[in-house]
Amino acid sequence: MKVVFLGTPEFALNSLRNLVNSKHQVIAVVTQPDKEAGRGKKLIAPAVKVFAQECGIPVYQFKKIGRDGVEELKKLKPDIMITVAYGQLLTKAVLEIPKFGVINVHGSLLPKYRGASPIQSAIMRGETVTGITIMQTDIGLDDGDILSSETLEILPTETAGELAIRLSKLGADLLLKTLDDIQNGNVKHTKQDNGSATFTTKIKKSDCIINWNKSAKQINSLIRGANPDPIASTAIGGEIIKIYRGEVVVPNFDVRDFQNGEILPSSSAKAGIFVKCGNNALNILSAQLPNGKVLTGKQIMCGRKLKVGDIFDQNVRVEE
RNA sequence: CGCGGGAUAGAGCAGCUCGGAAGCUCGUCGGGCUCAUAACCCGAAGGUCGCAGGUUCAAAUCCUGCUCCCGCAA
Repeated sequence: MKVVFLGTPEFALNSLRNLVNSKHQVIAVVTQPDKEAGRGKKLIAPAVKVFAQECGIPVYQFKKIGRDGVEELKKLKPDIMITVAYGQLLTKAVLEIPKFGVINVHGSLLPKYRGASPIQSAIMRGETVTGITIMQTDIGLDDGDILSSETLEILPTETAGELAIRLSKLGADLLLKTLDDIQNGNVKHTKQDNGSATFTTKIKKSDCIINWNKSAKQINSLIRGANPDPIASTAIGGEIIKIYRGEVVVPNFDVRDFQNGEILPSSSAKAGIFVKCGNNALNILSAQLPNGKVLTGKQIMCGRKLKVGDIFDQNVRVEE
């Protein structure tokens, strides 16, 4: 089939790569415009664009696809269009271009976790299972018919970034199978149960501020879901500290005299940083002080910027 | 020219404002204590203080240039 692929970040790469190596023909790639990034404010191209150019596939970067892209896409006469983390909503005019319509690879088991951050949100809410759903894109938000799906277990210490890599591979494989089914007319459309749908929005920094009154397990879920972006944060004396990785520990001494968010006396350069939470304690395995690199908890205790008895702020403000 | 921080022993930091013998925690090595230990005690090794100039009797510290690293913002 003649495929137009729409996708932007790393997550979409496996799917595109699978398509390029398949019997299907990727006639064009659509991705988000380059954006300013990095220290010098240089223009950075999306991962998908870089790969497409290496493969010699034409790349389109519409500012608004429904406004700028319709005529161009029509000329390509695609049989199907595939979106994987593209980043723009499609309009009816776009959806009607290909013969087989548009299908989307989504990083959750729909109808749960519709929207922008299915992977991060699933981890943050403590889920132990998620998956990939391939659906027929419709005008609504991730509410089209399910064409196929596959489940994947979330590992106990897994971060959103790590899970995304595994889901990306799973999605890429499922995509090819589903594409074959579509071509052979074997695909079955299943309506989503809108009643049990849940929604996610883009994760903001302010969603990732640690509330030390919560249980260590809940806090660690937040940390895992927020890694690698935007990273969970707390603060001390108004200085933001980013927590990359943690681990739930059960203190072996009476912890009632300490406040939530306090660095416990068992912390040391040899042992690490233990912080009292609403329930149990969190061992900070990896964190980043202002202007600093990401360090292990032990390294931070060596430098003595954090000390036993320090208490993390409960009210933290971050700029969005 | 978006804003800012930094480069000191293998790691993480202090010292720089107010020039005048290189320090802390961890690690490493040796010894001790212990049934034992990631615990504790004693000792040792390990640094052209990023590079190049300048000022000075004297520079990690002041001045100039360079290189590299990082944070924020997007």
